[in-house]
Amino acid sequence: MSYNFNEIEAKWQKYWKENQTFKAENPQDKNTKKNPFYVLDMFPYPSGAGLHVGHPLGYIASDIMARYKRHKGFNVLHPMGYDSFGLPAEQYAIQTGQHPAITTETNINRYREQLDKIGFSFDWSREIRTSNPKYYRWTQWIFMQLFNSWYDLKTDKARDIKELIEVFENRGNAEIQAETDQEEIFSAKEWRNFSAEKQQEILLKYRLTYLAETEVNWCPGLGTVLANDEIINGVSERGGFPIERKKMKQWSMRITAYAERLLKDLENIDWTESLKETQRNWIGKSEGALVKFSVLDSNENSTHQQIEVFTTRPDTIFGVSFMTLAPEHELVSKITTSAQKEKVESYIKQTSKRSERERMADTKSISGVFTGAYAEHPFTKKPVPIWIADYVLAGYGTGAVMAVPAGDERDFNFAKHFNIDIPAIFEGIDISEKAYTEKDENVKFINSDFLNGLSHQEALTTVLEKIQKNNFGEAQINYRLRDAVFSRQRYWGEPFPVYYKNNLPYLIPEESLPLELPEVEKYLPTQDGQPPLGRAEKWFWEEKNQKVVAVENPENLPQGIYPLELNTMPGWAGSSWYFFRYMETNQRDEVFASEKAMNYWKNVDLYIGGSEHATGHLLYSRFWTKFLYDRGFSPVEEPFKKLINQGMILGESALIYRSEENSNLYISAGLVKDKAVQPIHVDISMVNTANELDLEAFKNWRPEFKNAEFITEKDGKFIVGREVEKMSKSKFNVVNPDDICEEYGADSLRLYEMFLGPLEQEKPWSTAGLSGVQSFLKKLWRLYHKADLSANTEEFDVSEEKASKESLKTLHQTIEKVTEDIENFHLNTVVSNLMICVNELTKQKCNSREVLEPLTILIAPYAPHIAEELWEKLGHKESVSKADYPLFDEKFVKESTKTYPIAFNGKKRFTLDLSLDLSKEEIEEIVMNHERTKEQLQGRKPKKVIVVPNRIVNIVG
RNA sequence: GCUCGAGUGGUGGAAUCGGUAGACACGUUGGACUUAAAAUCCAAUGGGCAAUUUUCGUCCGUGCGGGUUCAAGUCCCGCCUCGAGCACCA
Repeated sequence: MSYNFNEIEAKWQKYWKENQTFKAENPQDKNTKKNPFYVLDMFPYPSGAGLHVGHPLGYIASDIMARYKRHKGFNVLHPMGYDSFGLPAEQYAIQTGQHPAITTETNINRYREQLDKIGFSFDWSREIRTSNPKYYRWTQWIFMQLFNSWYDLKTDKARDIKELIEVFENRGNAEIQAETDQEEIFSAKEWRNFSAEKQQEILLKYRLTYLAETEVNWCPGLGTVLANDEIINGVSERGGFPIERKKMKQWSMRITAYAERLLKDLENIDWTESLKETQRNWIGKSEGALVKFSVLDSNENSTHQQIEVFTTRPDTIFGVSFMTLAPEHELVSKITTSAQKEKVESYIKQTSKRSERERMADTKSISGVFTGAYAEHPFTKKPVPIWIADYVLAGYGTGAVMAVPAGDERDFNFAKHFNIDIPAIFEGIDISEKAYTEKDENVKFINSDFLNGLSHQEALTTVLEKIQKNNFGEAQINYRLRDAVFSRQRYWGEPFPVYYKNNLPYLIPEESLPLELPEVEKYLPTQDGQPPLGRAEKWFWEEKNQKVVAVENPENLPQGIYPLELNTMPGWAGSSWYFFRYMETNQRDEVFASEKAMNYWKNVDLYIGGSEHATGHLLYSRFWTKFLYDRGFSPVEEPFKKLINQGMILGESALIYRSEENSNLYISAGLVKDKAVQPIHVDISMVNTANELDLEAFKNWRPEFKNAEFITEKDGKFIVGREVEKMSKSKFNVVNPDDICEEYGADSLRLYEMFLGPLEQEKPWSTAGLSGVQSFLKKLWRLYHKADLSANTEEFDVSEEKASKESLKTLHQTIEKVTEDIENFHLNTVVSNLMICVNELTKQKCNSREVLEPLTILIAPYAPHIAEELWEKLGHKESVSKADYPLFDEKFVKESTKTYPIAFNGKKRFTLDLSLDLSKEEIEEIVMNHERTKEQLQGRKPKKVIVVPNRIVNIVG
């Protein structure tokens, strides 16, 4: 019997399933003494296309870590689930009328089948699906907690809203420092006299999730609102539809309250620098000052308005020669003089028509209008003209800037364009051509009153002091991060546990969770533009009996029955906390994850997934975890201790070249040269590893190729061109893991995907390279078997005799290297070292159990099926995954010799074989007494001798 | 424009503490076995020169130009190219 991977893999996948081999132990059930290790993959959205070979890359890496840690004696939590709410299932439902739940179920089953074939060690007893009511009841529950919380800036954490109400009742809101939109101050007495509705309105401004009329990114193509991270270059990430700004009443998450903590805590987690940088950019902290400018009252307007500006360079305040407001700024209409009114209004109209995208694309042209109004410079008291211009964004800072043409490029260009003053404020800097934006400490200020002669840092401190002392403003920190819009006009998402009474939102009671998605007859928005849930008949709340009821005529609601929220939650709701749910083994309804389990598992030790979630899922998860921590529901403040982004596996497309002169003529790649041709993608399954196209298969592929003619190479072969690009159906370059498992085996696939290169890196898939890892597995198999040539079979043949010292050395060196590489996450070099080991043992004709048993364990994380089979043949009753990882034996490794290069002044002259056992001094002695050394030195004395252990002896003379 | 990565044979990539490049694999070439093929095994494989009087010859080589060091793919300075993130953010 030779290495029959198909049979072996099916056998062990069945065994693992039946024996629940990879079930994690629970702290509450067993009081396990093992240390916990939590390895997690980003759970997939089960799309209809199924998996291609790129998808399992991260799963293979995490599976290797999970299996390795099990050998190391850890209690490993390695779960898997599905992020099963989402747009594609809904769009399919709109087209076909099929319920998204059915599509989702089908896709999940397909995914599971594909995943099983690769032999992952997931604990499937903990599987979760975000679209399952048993799961999303807790997503709704977390929403409720957010609704019932406010952010206290004094203690810098989220607190129960009840505590806020208590303060309001006793002392009003004057002393409260909170993240809020509430500006007016009220006393305790006033609060108590407010109507219940008014109180609710005020509380909504403090809640961590709140309802607000906000300008949102409306995507007409998708019929929904999108969060900032779902927009790339002004179009929707999904589908590439244009985005419009639109005012809508939406749920928002007050993530801005956590901006500073999200930024600061990046220092404490083991993520890649680039990913941290992405999040830092996204949070976009900038330190500066808020400065107030009074608007000078003209005869017609005497309203004593103030304009607040945010600036990072208050030190340049004496260079201000004008101010600019965003066209949307609320003061614009109030301050514009009648003479300028017409111009200003037409400019506002013109800019509002331009879409976000146009505005972004067109950063070159300078436009703006003078309002006719002037503000007073806080220090010089001189009048400063106020302009409006669309280079100032309403959404950032205060939507107004103090323009310093000498120190800011845009202000400079604007001033040049409209012939506004450019006061010089930097000593010795020529500002006739461009602004000076650097912060050189050697450049002193001039024409700046009390800042004259100071450098940037000195001026900054001085001016901030003065601004605060004179009450002109205050130091302020601004973030680019916006509150996250949490409403989607969709069907296939979590319903909000919210109903509306007098247009104010109220939570349904916790006992009524889950609030399940109602049935609708169609998944499209309603005629009057309401979300799909507006079609549901049974979607009203009966307050008295606390239950969902159907209403026939929504126009005329009976007493005590209220409409439920029609929006659903966005895709990131369910994925922002799922890592906690896996900890709760029995998926009980009473708790989202038990305290004991959470305290035991803590946070995810290793999280693997794509970097495309950097500003979405990975930020929101951190936000929710911090919130849950604040409210005492989570023992940890960060969800993912270590995070690794796996790179994409690219496909290798095949291209054939069609002659432009004769559209039925195809030219082999080697003969194209400078002929006029058009490249066409062809299915890679018709091309062999030598890039040769199967002409018959091609002719039968599509009717239009039926009578194709070919110009072939001299040997009659037709060669295709190759290009490396993303795997996609339209490029016919998708490689299916099922096919690879069938042809080469799952173990080969696993080894190969790791061997391909560093996990984090983008790399092209090449099926040709698989033969290398497959022949490694065959060699491994042969190490344990004796071939019977006459019968053409192989017989298990492992000797009970002691292994040779040489073989033990090979083994222990390999253990050392492999262990170190796995610990440092160099999963690709592990494969190389295993290959070297097997090659050497083959040469040494080693078949001793003493060596082969530990070797089997070493290989098990990478190639679990063959390892199980060999482990069983070695006479073990239990799975190899229960075996202890072998320890490396220093003794054997030390005894081995090493070739030392002997160098003179850094130049290699000869080499010596020396034992690793020797000390530095001993090596030095041997080398100095060696003939060749004396020959080189010719009687001279060397200055020094450098012995680098295990590496080199360098004689400096 | 700012920020963060990366650049090594024909190819994927090793070298992760500065230690004397190219591990491992693919591909290619040659050989063994075979009637043949597949499979398997062995050998060669960065470039040049020298040479087959012998294997431990020699020079050049890690994007480019400098520097530090006995020693640089690795550290420092200045560029070039590619990728990613942010981007009219005041």
